Amino acid sequence: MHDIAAAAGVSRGTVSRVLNGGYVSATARAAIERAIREVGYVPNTAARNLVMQRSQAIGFIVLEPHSLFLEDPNIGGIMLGANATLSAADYQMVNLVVDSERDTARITRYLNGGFVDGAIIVSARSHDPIIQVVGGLALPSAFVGHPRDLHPEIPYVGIDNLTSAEEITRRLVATGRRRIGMIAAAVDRDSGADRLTGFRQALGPLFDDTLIAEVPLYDFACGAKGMRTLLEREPNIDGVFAASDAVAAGAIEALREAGRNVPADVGVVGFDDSSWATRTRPNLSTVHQPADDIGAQAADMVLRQLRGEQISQRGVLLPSPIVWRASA
Amino acid sequence: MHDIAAAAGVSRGTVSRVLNGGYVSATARAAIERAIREVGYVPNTAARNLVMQRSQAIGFIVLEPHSLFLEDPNIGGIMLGANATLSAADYQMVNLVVDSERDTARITRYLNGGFVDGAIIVSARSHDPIIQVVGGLALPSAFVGHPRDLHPEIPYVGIDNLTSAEEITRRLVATGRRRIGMIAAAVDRDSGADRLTGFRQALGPLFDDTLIAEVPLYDFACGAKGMRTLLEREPNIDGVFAASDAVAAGAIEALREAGRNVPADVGVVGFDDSSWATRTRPNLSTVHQPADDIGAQAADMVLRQLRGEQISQRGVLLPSPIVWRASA
DNA sequence: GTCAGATGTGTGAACGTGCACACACTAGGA
DNA sequence: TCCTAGTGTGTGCACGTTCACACATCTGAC
Repeated sequence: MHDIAAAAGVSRGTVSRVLNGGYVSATARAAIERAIREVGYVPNTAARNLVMQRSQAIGFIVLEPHSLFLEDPNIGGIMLGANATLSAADYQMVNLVVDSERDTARITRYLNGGFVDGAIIVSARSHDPIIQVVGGLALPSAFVGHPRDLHPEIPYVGIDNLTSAEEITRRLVATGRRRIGMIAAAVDRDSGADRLTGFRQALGPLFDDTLIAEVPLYDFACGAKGMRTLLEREPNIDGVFAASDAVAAGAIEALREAGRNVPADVGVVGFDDSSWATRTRPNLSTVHQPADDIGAQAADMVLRQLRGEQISQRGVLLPSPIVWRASA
Repeated sequence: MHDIAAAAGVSRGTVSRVLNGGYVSATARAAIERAIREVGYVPNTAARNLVMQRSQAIGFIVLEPHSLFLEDPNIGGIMLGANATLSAADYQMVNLVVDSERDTARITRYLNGGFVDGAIIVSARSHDPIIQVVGGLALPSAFVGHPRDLHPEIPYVGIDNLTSAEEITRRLVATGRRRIGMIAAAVDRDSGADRLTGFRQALGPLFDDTLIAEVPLYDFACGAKGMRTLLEREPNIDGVFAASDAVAAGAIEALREAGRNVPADVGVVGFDDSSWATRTRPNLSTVHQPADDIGAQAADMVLRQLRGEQISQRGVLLPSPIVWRASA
């Protein structure tokens, strides 16, 4: 900066003003801009961050096992959406996958160190220690999904899992199925719990507790395992609501192995409308989740807090329409 | 830092020395460490980076469409492996997905701005403009994969795609297949081209040019499309080498639709040994690619250059053994 | 008793920026 | 002529570190 001030025949202060706004004469501005182009000057981030007391980075914290991070196209979509919004605002996204205890310690240190100006938190559960750290630091942040029972001052963006689960279940019932089960994944998270509640409410008197197979993760292997459990408990099962598309894909595989035809013998519906949905045969009927938008809006919420805006609403629920294909 | 120097009754210089090494008496060290704990001091990265003239960040540059980044578990595995090594060395990994022209411009600016001290470059092709930028900047970096015709001074880490493709093709031939085709993906990249060459060499006189279906991407949809093309051209096809596991999964789906049994009618082999391999029925025979290790070693190469070490070897090829399951 | 070397410690400058303040010039009104 | 408000510019300090250098103390050998 000193160099280009000299080249343009002005002082550092004037250069700083053309960069950040303020009174500058047209001639001085022109000379400085020319010098910047000629020298190929780029401002030094470290120096700027130092004096501005910020890092110009936002943490993207995923509270999931590494394996799921790889397997779930939904998380990837949210990440890409958030990244696009953030980089347009000249913020850098920093990925933080929290799996083990060691990760927790490292990330806590990272968060405390002022390495990020804000955070987007995916897949939070009430008891996660990271949540306490973020809350305690009063770091501008946003949840993806909405854990109801903690930190009401942190806004969320997500979809209405409960209502969408109700809707698709009703739609499944409308195809004439009567023995309908659910492979419920991740019920320790709000999304998983809501999908289960929606299913139960939509079924009403048709609901049967023995037709719920609980599995830990939203993945293919859990889906296959859950389906086998269900078939064992009730060979006459004719409908299945899988808690995610990956789970549904696993379920379809298990059904095929058991010699059942989808959708003739058993109707299957999923959730997410991820790339899994068009990968299975038949293609999945599912609930569309606008992953890209969710990521973008979460990023936007953090950016607005950073700009000092007051976030009035507690959270945003994006529309999640049903996409009906051939699996039910 | 000034605060804890005061608390411990020493000067800033001494505190810096306990942090970074140097002559410090045992009593001073003890007092300072106690003060650090009590105050909860964390060094300021911006200030440190400013004086050290570095950013303590490494770019992880993926030259692929966003969609593939989501779908390919291999890239995810490499990323996680690199991230683990980098964060152990207190470097932050910064994800940069280059898809559009706009991305290229933004990332070029980013690289020039000194935001990263090094780069790991995945899926490079000769003509990528990003490669020119990295080469011109003499940024410590490493390729994942080995584009032969450019920047010999940048080391690479990968596997021997050619030899592994030869081996698994020979193994497929040994099961008695005679009309063997290949779904060749991404032949504009070194990995894709090498797998095709290996296939051709292993087949020798059995090789038939009409049994090659070229598809653009290593993904499920391309696999299904390629298999349909192959079946159309040669209904009596009895063996298929798919360029990746995702491609193989798509191929198996297309074969099932066409009423062919795997492996009875058609033997299928893949490449990667990603989570796709145990997701198909039957499970895939494939080439194991140590994604985690590849990422870790690439990160290590960059780290070593940063430490000023001379990288003697031009590149590293990791072992990629065949994993034989049920699909052929 | 002096000197050299090893072992510690304090101080000032520098890294590259933003910001507050002081200052200079101009135009217009009293 | 003087004052004021608006417009433009230069200067010094601060941000929180690292590093080189100067300095202090101690030990042992001559």
